[in-house]
Amino acid sequence: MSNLLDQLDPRQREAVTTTEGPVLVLAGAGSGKTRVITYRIAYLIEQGLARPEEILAVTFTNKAAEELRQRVERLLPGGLPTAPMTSTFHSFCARLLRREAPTLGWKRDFSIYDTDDQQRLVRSILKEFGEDDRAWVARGVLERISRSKTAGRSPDDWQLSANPQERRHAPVFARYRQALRTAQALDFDDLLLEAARLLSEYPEARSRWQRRFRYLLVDEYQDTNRVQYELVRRLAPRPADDAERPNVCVVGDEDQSIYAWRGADYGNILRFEQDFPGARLILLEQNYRSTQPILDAATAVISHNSSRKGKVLWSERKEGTKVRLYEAQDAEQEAQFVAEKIWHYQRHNPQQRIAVLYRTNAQSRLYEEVLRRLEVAYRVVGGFSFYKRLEIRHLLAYLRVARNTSDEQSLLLILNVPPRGIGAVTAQGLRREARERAAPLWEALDVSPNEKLKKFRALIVSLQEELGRKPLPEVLEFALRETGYERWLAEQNTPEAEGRLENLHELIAAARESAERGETLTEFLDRAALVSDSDDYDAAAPITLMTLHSAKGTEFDLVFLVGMEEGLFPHSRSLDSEAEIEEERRLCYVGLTRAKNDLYLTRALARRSWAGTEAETNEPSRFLEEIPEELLERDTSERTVAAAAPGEWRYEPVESAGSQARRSGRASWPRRRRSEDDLTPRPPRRRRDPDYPTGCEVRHATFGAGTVVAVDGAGTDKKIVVQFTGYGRKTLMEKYAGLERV
DNA sequence: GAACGTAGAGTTTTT
DNA sequence: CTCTACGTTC
Repeated sequence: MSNLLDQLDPRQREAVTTTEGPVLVLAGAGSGKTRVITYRIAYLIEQGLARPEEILAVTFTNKAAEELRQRVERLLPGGLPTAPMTSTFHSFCARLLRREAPTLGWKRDFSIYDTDDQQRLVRSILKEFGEDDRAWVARGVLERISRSKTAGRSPDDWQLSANPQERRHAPVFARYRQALRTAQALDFDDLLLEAARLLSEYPEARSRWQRRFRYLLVDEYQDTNRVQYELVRRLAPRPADDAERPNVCVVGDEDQSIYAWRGADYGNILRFEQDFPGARLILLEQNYRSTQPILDAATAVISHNSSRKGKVLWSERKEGTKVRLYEAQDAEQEAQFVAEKIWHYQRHNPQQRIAVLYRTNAQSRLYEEVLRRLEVAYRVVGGFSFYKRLEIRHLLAYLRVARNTSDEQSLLLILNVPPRGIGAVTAQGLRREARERAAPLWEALDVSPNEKLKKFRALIVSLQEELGRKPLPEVLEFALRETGYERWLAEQNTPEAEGRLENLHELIAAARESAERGETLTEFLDRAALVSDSDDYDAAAPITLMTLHSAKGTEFDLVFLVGMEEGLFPHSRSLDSEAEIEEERRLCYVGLTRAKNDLYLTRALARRSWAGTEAETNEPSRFLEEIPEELLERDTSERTVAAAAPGEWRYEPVESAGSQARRSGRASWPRRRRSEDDLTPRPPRRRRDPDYPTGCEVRHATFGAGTVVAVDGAGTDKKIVVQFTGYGRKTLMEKYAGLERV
């Protein structure tokens, strides 16, 4: 071990060996943060300061947690006698609550509701209250609920709120909380909140958990929210001889804080030294990942942000190619360019790991199409995860109901899947019955004279019995068979149904692995509920497609950062405030600093939002303009593209970067001169908004002439209500309607 | 009640 | 374009 310490630079070594008291490690991108965390844990064990299970390390994803454990194990000559507790905040809280639930008044078998469950629930509540129950309304309500919960605000606060939306939806919020209680279900926020409540309201539980750990480590501390901060405070292990200086080490980088939108507060990291007096501050500023040109570009961009502690990263890798820029006519050409580059790079050096990073998941499709055409194998991270597939949710819902019969969302999800003659009318009747008896749905099932409902209940009971006597994979097979799901899919005889069946068998295989690791049903279901999109990142995959958010914590030899356009990145929904733009900028910084050797930035002049509508002339992302010209080099391959006949052009790689530089000169778009301190957000360019005052006459391509009745919203979301002659009243999105004033 | 059709509406990031 | 909601038919 001591010779392993030699592999660390002085700062890193300090971060590893400063074991006692609070430590704040501000770790710049690529500065060996993961290394510090793994070595620190190994060091604590090796020095006999703690047994592995006395160390709690909180990471951002389950994958990172698992990897951390493995890396520590590899560092120690004899391996690990026991496992350190490495997990995400959410998984840790779930585990804690499985033990402590009764203390807090929950069943030990509580369900965990993910975003999808929450959304279904909120929509049904909105419907019940006769409110607009469209998906995006529900999403908005949930966002506010989540923020309110972490901020400690209640439905009563909503009632008195200045925000009319909150006042209107206060009963929805109240009903939502009540519904979770009856269902014995906790959402993601509740996992954190209830764990925090346990640690604050039950001193004996707190000291039990505090004594359990001797050292606490938190990675990505800049992305913790208020409740997670509370948890850190409450869990921080306090040594008997120095209770004022708990052994808590947090690691993070304020420049990589990208989750403020979901309640994270990077003020947590900026305030750490006040929150934990006597904290040791360690700065890791040497970057071991990227070449200096890449680092310079990233530094140039991030320096436009105001609220930072201001680390200055440097690299010993002075040599390196400039950051390349490619401007395509449209999004298809952009994707084609990237795909062909990848093809060439990969042929030249198959060992290279390459990433395509984008702002929104929807962007992945084009890249997938082109890469598939070129027969390049790639991996997409996130997007639509395995556990979000409907068939998977269905089968898991059977298990969830069997384990927790109060779980009404899961029960309603499978009540008539596969179809067993329990339609909307019957389901509605069941719910009314339950409400009138003030009984849970499960009990209403029992007393119902409806044979179909009774049969359904018996099916669940038989599942419960199976769970009592058979291993998990066999129970899943039983469920798949006895519910009729398997037959139902088989009878459909379509490729889709076949795929679904395959997925279900994959789930059973996962259950088998889980069982082999000795996990219980609950552990299996919890993991299914808490997997994150980033969890399917595979560091060994040669080519990866993912969002910038998922890319945090990764690195690649070659990175393509695509869609560098105003309105897409920074995203149009993030232009309202300087704070949002700064977060987009940090996201850009994260993207740039993923690259080790080569970095391409691309943008498209035209991009369709969805088929059929005309494309816009996109302005380059402001982040491109923030990179000094001398660091950029324009890729000229599009000349080849432009010269070839449309539809049959081929991209010819340019041999040397030097020749490119000579030919390309400076970037081509007109650079608007802006002074350094001019931070006013520039809106993305848009067609000039014509005004549609109520009463004015308009013309629509399909509906013909009409009169404007009302206008709702503003900007890109502006909706216009028009009374058409012959077609009645229609609500149209202004940006797509193509209305004409007459 | 279920299967199938058509019309209408709408894309940020995710533990 | 693609997903959902709702109407029509059996």
